[in-house]
Amino acid sequence: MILETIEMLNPAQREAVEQTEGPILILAGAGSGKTRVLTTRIGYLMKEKKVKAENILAITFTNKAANEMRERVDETLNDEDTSAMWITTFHSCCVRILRKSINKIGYNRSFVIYDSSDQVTLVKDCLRELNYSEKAMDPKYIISVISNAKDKLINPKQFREKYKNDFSKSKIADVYALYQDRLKRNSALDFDDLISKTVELFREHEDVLDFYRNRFRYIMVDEYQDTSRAQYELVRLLAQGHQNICVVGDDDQSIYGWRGADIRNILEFERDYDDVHVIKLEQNYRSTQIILDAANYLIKNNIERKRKKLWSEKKEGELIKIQLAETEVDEAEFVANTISTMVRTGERSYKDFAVLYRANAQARPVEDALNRAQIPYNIYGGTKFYERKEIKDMVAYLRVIQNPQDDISLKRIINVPRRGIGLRTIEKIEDRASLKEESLYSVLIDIDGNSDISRKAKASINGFVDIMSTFRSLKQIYPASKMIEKVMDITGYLDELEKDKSEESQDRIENLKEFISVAMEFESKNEDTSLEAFLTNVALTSEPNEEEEHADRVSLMTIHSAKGLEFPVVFLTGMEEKLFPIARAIASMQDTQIEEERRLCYVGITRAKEELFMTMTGKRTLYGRTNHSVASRFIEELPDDCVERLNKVQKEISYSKASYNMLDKYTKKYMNTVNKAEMAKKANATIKQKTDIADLDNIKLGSKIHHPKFGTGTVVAVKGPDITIAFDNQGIKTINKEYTTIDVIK
DNA sequence: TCTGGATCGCTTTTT
DNA sequence: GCGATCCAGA
Repeated sequence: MILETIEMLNPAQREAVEQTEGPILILAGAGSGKTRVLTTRIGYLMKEKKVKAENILAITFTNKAANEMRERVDETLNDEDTSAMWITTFHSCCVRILRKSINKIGYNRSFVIYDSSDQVTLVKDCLRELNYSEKAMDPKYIISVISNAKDKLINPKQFREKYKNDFSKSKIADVYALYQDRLKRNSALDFDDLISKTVELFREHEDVLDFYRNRFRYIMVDEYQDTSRAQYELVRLLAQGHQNICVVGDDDQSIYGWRGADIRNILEFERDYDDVHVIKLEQNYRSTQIILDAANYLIKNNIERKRKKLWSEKKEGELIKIQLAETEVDEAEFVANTISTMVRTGERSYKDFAVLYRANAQARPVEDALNRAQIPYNIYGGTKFYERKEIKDMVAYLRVIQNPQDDISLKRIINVPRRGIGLRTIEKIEDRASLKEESLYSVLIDIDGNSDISRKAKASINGFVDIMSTFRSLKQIYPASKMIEKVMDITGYLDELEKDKSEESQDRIENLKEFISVAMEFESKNEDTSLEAFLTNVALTSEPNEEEEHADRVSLMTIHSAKGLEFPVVFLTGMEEKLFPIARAIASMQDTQIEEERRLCYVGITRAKEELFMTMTGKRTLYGRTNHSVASRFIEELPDDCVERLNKVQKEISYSKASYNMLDKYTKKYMNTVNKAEMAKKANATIKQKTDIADLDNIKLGSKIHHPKFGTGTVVAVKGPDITIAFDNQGIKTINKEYTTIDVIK
């Protein structure tokens, strides 16, 4: 069975499956069948190499990917028990490890997990405690700095040391230290902690690390280009020793740099491990050759990448169609009309189409047009189930029941529904708690001994403590679903919603019912049905169950969320400078940011199997302002023979200058904050990095060359088919000789 | 404690 | 253009 499956693979895929020992880097281009390779590899390990399920660890980024992989592994290994195999996300993997041993680094094993809004609340509390004003220090910014530090495994102490000469960063260091302290006191971890605390645990307790090293003899990491430094280190620690580490990724699809993904992890894998096998999966099973040509041609404009060239056995296919519309309304109408026509003629059904955009704000006019044309659609993004107020309230109750030390959750629900415990009272409780270095809940328990709180407030507090302790004893006998019901009932939360006949309240009741059934489903599917397990599941999930995937509807989503998906027909909308690439990336004047935008465009293009439309407007109203549009540089970067311009899309050649002049006040202001020194450093780093020199044909180091687009320049590095050239006027670029004709100047 | 008007700010998002 | 958030005042 498994050998037959392997027979069907192409040589590169096959090598990736059969090379089971030692470090392997699989560079898997878009649509090259990497999930298939990974699942077959796991099957091969078990069937042919007789590796036990429990010795295999497969890590993904999303629950969706993990579930999908588990399903497909079970399909491949229909008669084997794979339950001991860990196929999980980074975060679940770490939670599992931490729940077992985090007490060794001084945390409570029944910690709760804080999401981003809990982080905001906690940082605001910290700011207040430090007497720093929220105005001067934006909590969201502080969180991003802290999160960044954690991704790089920089703890508060190291952070303070690192920025001791930087005034504003020193202030953030204070917040970071307090924040971390408060998390610990609340028995809480944030998402970043899940990773960094696991690394800390491994570093400080060799016995724990040894245990897992021994257990996970074969490690596979999917979407390796999205790993952060902390995740990288985690994997490195586990793989050290046996070195059976297989990472799969595509540097060209790295689009999460802004949330800590460090592209160096993939670019430097070969340096970090010894005797790395590099396997490139370049055969694409998804798209037509035209689409792949366009994608290849576009992405070669990026300097920092591993060379790959996708090819397909599929025929050439349809040209990429570019449409210029007058406004975003016309653009949306064009999309709707095209879909309508193709469905009417029976060529396509609705589910064959995806409308992709750079920013969620672009969805509105598309929705309107689809509604007018009565086209069914699904829109992805927007408020998540677990972010809804009523759900967060319930979760907060459950958390406090589970872990009374959780001050953040306690404050959320202490007066919800209203029970006469106002801000003043809470402040007094907080003061007392911080004085005694105790949790809020322990102050509440003996509130009677507190002199400066009114009798009325004390009565309310005692009432609250009473119901909470009732819940805590009910927890012993009831599963989570029943607990939610009890909380809704006993606290009067449901009553209050039912009294209010507004549509909003009715929706909330519906959502709470949904939440109960989510809990029931969880209980029927899992062995561990404890409240703690349920809360962990909730924290690590954004949507409870993805249904309706097979409905015949058009999909609307950002390009980011389309990653990993494919559609017969794709519309890439808003192909305009300042929208795509987004204004901030242009304004930053940093190549890395434009390159990430370009990769995003690459991801968008490679979602299409058969037909690709790109649309842009002449003028666009966004965020209440109307601006003239300039064609995206990414349109200009496509090869002419892959493209058909449906109407007169003007060829804007001087896009960079034009768009710079058109930058609005907001962008220019942002631009001023860009650190010039950093840019210079970046330029130097690029030169230094390319020192691997090979003498190839007549182009060598120091050669003067002429490029049709970028003019004259000097070769500063040669690596395989790539040559890096310092152009006289266009800066440094790496170019693949296979794509461009370059003249050598004597 | 609640309210309504002013003000802000605005890319992407999973865990 | 629009929603979230803030803050003054009842």
